[in-house]
Amino acid sequence: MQADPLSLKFAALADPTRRAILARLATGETSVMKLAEPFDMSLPAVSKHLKVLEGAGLVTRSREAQWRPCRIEAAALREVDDWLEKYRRFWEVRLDRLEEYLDRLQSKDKPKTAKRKTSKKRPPAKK
Amino acid sequence: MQADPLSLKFAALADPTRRAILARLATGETSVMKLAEPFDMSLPAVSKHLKVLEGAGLVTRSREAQWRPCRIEAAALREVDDWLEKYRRFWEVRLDRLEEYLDRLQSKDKPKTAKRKTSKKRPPAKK
DNA sequence: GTTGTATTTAACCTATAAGTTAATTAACCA
DNA sequence: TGGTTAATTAACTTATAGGTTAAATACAAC
Repeated sequence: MQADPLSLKFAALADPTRRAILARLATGETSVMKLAEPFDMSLPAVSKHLKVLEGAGLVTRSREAQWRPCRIEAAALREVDDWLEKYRRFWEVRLDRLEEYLDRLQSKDKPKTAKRKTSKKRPPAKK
Repeated sequence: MQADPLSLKFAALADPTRRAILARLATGETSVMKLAEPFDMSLPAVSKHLKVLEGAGLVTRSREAQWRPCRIEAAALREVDDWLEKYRRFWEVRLDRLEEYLDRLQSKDKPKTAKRKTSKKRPPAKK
């Protein structure tokens, strides 16, 4: 595996089991056993996945008796988001054009379509 | 490698050479030779990287005489962005809190200390 | 100290990622 | 036709990802 942090993150995210673990952790801290439960694989396998996530900075672990509760470090995903930022224009521009197009349609067409879905484009960084 | 499209994308992005190729392609279509130029690796190696990117839907190729110009398909990154969306609140919320905290510091503290390093650990024991 | 529970480490297997060099395909050029 | 350029395919090597089972560690409870 590559040494650079961004590659480590992308690689960690390239496995569906690990993404499922993150999704689970997004709902709160939990133990390795609990995390492993939904998967059809051994405990050591899950332990390894956690180690990969930890190595990428996406998960941290604490101690509590014989448990090692895992916590998501989702803020580490910001680096991924920042990388994406450079490419976002490629699809957002297109989306804007689509919106313009839809707006045009709407203004000269039947008002019936008034409830169209709004774009998910992110709001500008706050403040 | 996994079969699911999202895993394919993350895996494709987990390599610095491939990210560099994408960065290059973001400036415009170009040939395999031109793409390979900056790298200290054989042409077949670059060709393989392109195949991985193509398999992930991030690059497409056309034909033009003996060249096969590569084009970025950055819109495919939208799937990655959508996945990130579910976790964005984790760091955006924290950022908001940090901002609040800094605002509080600034309004009730001497402005002189404005530049001191702030601990991200936890907000102010109320004093 | 012994037993039970949670988790990791060790040793191993198999598949595949990432690179190499050499051969092949495909198109252009003279 | 044969030569040159661009790119891919083939065959191979090496390292590592991702899984296994069995043994070891860490702590709790008795």
